Amino acid sequence: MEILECDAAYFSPRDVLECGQIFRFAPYKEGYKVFSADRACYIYTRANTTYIACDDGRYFYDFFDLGRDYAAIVKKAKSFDVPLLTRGATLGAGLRLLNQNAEEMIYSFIISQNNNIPRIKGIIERICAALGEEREFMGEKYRTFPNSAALAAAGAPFFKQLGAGYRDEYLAKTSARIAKEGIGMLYPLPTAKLKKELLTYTGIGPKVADCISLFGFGRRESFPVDTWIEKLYREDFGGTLKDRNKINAYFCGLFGEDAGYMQQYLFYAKRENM
DNA sequence: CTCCAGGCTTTAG
DNA sequence: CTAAAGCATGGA
Repeated sequence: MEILECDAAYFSPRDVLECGQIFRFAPYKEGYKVFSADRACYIYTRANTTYIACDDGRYFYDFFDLGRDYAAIVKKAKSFDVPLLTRGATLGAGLRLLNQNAEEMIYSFIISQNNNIPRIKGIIERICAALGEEREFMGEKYRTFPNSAALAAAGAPFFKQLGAGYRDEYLAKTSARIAKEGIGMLYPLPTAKLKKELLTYTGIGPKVADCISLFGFGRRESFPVDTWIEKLYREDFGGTLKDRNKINAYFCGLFGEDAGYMQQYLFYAKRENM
């Protein structure tokens, strides 16, 4: 077992996990167990340090974005002098953007459309329980996120029966395509082309493509526009545009290469008062 | 009962 | 091209 460390001021397990970028985690002892693809780790905070206990330090160093200077990102967020963003970067300084498995992001965010987080988590959990491979971590069994071949073999009725609703066909079609083609050709694409290509998969629209790009391909210039962003765009930026693609272009132009981080702070701040 | 959730596809104009 | 209807499900 390896232990990685990070300044807790810039790594709050609760904030990182509950901000909607990841759906597979569970409270455990002093913190959480976190699952990604076929791996697991245990994260917890003691005093001023957040610890990551895992069997594969290299994987989780990248996964938790530990090479990134978050003090600089928080500082940049505050420099825009937008009250909501400053508030998000202050209260949510412990946020981090994860570098997750691309295929897991594709299926997870197809499920996320027009859906709520507790239900999204439940659907993904049932998919893993039924199709994932059994593994063990810290004396407890868990299941991996299934590969595309296993998902494709399950088919639409399986997803429907799990409660995926009308997204059943999206999952079936996209997993069949990826099982056949793979997604290796996507990694080298520049971000604009990556998004364009992701839009050709059934069930992936602009918002889902941006989430996959941001969380699954490490493209920090991506800025997903969902109902919350649309709301804060109107209420906190005085925006009047209705088209989500145009709202996306507005924020990308405003924030540039770190748009994804700003999006997380804004999303965090807006959801705080629910 | 209606409304909404980290929207997308299909169809109509 | 843009606008709106339809879509499963479960909780508030």
